[in-house]
Amino acid sequence: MCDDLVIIPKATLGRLPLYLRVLNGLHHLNIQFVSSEEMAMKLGITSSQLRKDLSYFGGQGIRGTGYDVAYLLGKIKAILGVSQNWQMAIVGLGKLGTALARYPGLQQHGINVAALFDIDEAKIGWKVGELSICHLSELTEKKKELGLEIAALTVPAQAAQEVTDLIVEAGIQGIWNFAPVRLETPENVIVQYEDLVVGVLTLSHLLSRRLGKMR
Amino acid sequence: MCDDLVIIPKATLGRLPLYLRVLNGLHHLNIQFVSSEEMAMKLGITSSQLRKDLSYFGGQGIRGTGYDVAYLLGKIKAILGVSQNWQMAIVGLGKLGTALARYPGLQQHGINVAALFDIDEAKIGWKVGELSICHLSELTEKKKELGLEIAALTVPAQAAQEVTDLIVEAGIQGIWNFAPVRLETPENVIVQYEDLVVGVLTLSHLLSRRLGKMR
DNA sequence: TAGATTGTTAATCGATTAACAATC
DNA sequence: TAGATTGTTAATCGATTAACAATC
Repeated sequence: MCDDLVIIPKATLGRLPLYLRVLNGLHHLNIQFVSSEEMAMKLGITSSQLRKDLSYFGGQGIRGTGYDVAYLLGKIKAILGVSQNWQMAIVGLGKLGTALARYPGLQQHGINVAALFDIDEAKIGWKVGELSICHLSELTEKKKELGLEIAALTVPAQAAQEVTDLIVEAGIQGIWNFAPVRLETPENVIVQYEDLVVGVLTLSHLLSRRLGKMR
Repeated sequence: MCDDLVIIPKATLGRLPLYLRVLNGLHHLNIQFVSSEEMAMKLGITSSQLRKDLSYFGGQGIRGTGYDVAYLLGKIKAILGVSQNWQMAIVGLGKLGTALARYPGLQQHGINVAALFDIDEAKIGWKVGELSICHLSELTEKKKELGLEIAALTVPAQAAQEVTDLIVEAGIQGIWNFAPVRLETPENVIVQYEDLVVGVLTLSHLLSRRLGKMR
């Protein structure tokens, strides 16, 4: 409960999910030890950086041998909160919300899609996988019932702030926001922005450099 | 064709899409000038950072007045390659691929979804919006026909490398990869990784700190 | 002119990397 | 012991910020 409170640089934190993935892969192959060099190669980073990152939370490598895959995996899972189970609501069951509801990566990382909400009367009661879509007005009630702690926000941009207010009111403290707008929230609420356009615009920038402006 | 070749720091580049969004908003409201202070507030950054960022490509602000919204918009669009039109293929028409095909943000930023591919025979010929799903074997042909330059890769992780090889072979140089694996590609191919799990794990980390490990 | 706001400097902060002593 | 690989240091690099002269 304590060593988790060491301050880990943001840049390092951003890489931990990638480390987690590689370690998971190695673990499934029943590999016990991995050197920083090997792992860094798979990740396309330097081994120096990897060792430095791991040093922030006591990677516990063995000189001459490498790191214990299972141990490191557990450590990183703990830091990322993956070892806990989080109950997540999806708010807005358009194409994106539906895709998210079925995304297997979530369950694999301890995120349990536990409830679905929309305001479109036509959608209420429909099933996505095992779950029925509820009306957004039931959010507070379901929050208490299911212990919802994360809400994925997949509504149109115009509705995002209004829906956010309801999510906050229901007492949910983590919002995973897919709407391309900045949300106003109280300090105690954490918003993670997920903006697909940023990725593709970065790509288009790099391409336009590479290919030249005239084509 | 030249001033685009100024070197813009990566960190700055990553913020340009956000600037673009805010400027678009202002432009739609018919606002002509905006100060760095105002804009920075909307973005949740410092005005210093914004001015510094804009200075890399000659923001051309007017002292005492601010920046010309329309001018700045055009400038940033040019840098991001948004002012061109890109033809994009979506490879893998699962839930995520389908959601992407219908995502309005793409068209709005100069990315035109021009072709859909899958290998599942059952899906071939189905329509998503205006477009029919083609078999992946037609990729090279369609690439030439439509001038495809970007491929969004939304296939399962196990298939990702194999499909990537086909994309590269077809001569497509930009890959927007949603599969949670590192892709091996020749140097002339640009891969942009889009990993949803990173976002939600960051959130779960922050939450587990906030809420404490025991609940 | 007076007020406002830019563009830029210089200081600070944070992240990356190479290198190597420590040690399994 | 010899070989391998870590953990950490110190140098370097890049990003952010405050401050203010320049100027509209």
